[in-house]
Amino acid sequence: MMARKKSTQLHDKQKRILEALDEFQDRYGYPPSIREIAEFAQISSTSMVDYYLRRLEELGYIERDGGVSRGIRVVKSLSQKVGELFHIPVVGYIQAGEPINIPQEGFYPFDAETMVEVATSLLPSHERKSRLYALEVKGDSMIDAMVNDGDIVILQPTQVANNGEMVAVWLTDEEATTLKYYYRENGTIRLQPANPNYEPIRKDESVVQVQGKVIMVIRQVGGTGA
Amino acid sequence: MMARKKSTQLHDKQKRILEALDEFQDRYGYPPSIREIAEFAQISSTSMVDYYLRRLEELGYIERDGGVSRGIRVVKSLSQKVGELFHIPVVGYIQAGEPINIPQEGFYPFDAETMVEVATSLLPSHERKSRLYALEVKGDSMIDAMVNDGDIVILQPTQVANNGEMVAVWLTDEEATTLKYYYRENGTIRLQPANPNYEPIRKDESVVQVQGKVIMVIRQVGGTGA
DNA sequence: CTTGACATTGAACAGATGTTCTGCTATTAT
DNA sequence: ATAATAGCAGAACATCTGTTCAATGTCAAG
Repeated sequence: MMARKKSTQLHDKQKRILEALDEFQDRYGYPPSIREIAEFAQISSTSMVDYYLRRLEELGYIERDGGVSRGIRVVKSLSQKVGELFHIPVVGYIQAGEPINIPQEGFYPFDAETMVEVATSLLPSHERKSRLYALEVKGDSMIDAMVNDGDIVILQPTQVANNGEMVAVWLTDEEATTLKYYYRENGTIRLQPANPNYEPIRKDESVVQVQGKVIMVIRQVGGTGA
Repeated sequence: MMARKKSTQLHDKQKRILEALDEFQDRYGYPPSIREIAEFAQISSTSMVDYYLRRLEELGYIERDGGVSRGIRVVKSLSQKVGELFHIPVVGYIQAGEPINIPQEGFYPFDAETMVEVATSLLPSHERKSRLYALEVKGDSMIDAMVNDGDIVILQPTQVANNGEMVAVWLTDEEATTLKYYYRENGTIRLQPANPNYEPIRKDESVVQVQGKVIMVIRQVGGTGA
């Protein structure tokens, strides 16, 4: 029993209203009034705006506080507002001669100074980000992984790695931590440096302990170097 | 000829109003009305709120749009909001054999896909961030700068560099782009690779064109490598 | 004490604003 | 064709809301 297609001008006007809400809020710092929406979205009567606002509220795009001027919140923004930040604790250092030391799994000091803020848009969306942690690289030992002194490495804790993933491993025979690409090849593990000028090393799987998967490397260039 | 200390209840009320503005905006998604501020900040008359709002506007804490309901913007927030993001356009690629090509200075396509989001806390605060741009590294040619294929390099455009800064330079004699630490040494330029296993190169300053200063390098490790 | 600037109150007014109602038009199912 | 429903316009109304004003209180300096 529907009359007109629900997607001719309707969708268009809804979209225009949502854009108006976004843009007005952005420009003035507060939501528009009904009449201002009408002007922005080129809708000629206030009742029409109200009409579509009700619809948008039903669809879950916005929330309204009845009777309150400019009482509109955009819940589901049209322009997917890129801008989520994620705080990752820098829990320590990573260097060749020492195993990775993750203090107090899941409970870190919440200082701003020991946090790295990373935009969620740069993180793999499918991962559960809650347990990520970061390490600061100390020394030149990770140089064959193209990772330098002072770089920040963001890791996802895991004991198992898939082929082709960059992992932080602890080699029990050498008592050393290193960053390498991981390849399991019939019984042995091939650890491939990121820098193609370096040769891969092969280890028996019994001496390779995967500490975590490298998600990202951040290098802040201060101005001192070499 | 001043009467009362300007910092007894005044400061307190101003602070309460600013807090009310912040909290209300946070809770409802739009600024409070005068009367709602009065309630939040425990001020008993609307004229008092207006009185202090004028003062706060003079002091540059807020901006008001006269005659507009809820027409208040908080400019200088009391609680410094940690979590600012900065959008940097990825304007192209950087590779050995081609000069850096910055299209349309200051006017980039505003696609979300060609943007890198970086937390302002990771950027040097003193820089004017407005003109930063990012390039994606193509090929292995930057490997002696510890920069790999696929890495994102964030640059600040400049023609002059200081000693010790990592810069992107165009070498006119070789027709090549490269990333190196920059040192001016009595007439010649020493370009020092970030990787200490590589040797520095020396060039006459006439063939070295500084394209930009490297601010940050971001490597997103997808899972494929080597 | 007097003065003057700041602080405060309460009320009133004008305009902004959300809401509703009536009526009209266009489109589509039957 | 005809009815039903969605889309639309304009006006009217009640209330929300910013603004102003007159009166009073408070406090410190002269």
